[in-house]
Amino acid sequence: MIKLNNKTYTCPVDATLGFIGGKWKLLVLSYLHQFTKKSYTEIRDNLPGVSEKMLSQQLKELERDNLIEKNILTLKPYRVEYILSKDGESLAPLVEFISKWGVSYLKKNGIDYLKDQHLYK
Amino acid sequence: MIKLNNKTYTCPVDATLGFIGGKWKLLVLSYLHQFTKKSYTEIRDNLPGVSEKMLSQQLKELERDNLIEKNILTLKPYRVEYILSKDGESLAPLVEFISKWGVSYLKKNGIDYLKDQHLYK
DNA sequence: GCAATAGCTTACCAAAAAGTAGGGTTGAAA
DNA sequence: TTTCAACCCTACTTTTTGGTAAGCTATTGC
Repeated sequence: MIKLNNKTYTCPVDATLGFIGGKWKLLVLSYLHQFTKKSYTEIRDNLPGVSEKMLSQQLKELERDNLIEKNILTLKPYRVEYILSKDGESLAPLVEFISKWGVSYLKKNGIDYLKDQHLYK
Repeated sequence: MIKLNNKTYTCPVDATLGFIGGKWKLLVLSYLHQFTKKSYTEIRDNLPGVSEKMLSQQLKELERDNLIEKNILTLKPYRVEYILSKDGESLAPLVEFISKWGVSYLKKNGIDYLKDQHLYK
């Protein structure tokens, strides 16, 4: 068993899953991968069904694990932006693969996501 | 929202996660990716901490989703082998990426998995 | 002045995922 | 003939995860 930060993993795959598992994490990473920098509200509105609680939780964990960074733009009206960190960017091939694999899988099942994307909003 | 098999997904990434999410699935796929064909017991013994319940559940789902195949070798003494299906094999780049990313991440944290692999059994 | 928007947090509750413990068949080995 | 190993399944409980709803600060727009 591999021990890291009070958690145990059976192998490197298991360890990686510890960071990118979680219902919304890859979706957030994917979104930031596409659009570079986004505010809290933009991320929220792009993830249909996410609750405020879940979102801020996941954002915090992603930040803690150094996959994203949070820039505080202004304090007086409190405004922020989230961007991928270097480690987060290193996951780009993963995010892209998962997305493409999904598109391909959906296509096999009669759903042309790229073409009909506007329908799935 | 994308609808498929009575489940809804927000995007292709979400859909993919529906198949490879779950605590043990990528670990099973990773193991089969490394060793091509394996029996139930071999898989079980390679996943420290997995319960029989979890294992058979995940194997069933992977089979249902056409990511692995189960060959019944003999019936009288009931013996089987599990192998990756074509769709399962198409996930190879994913599995490898996740593994390498994990190794690299661990290394940054002072754990040389490849070198010390024998210690983590 | 009052509502609305951004950006959260917290308490509480429900649902889903995972763990525990046991059972059960078949057949080969001791 | 007792035991062991492969290959599971099922009922029950616990843990984890996720959802709901409310609240809080601060600023901008009407």
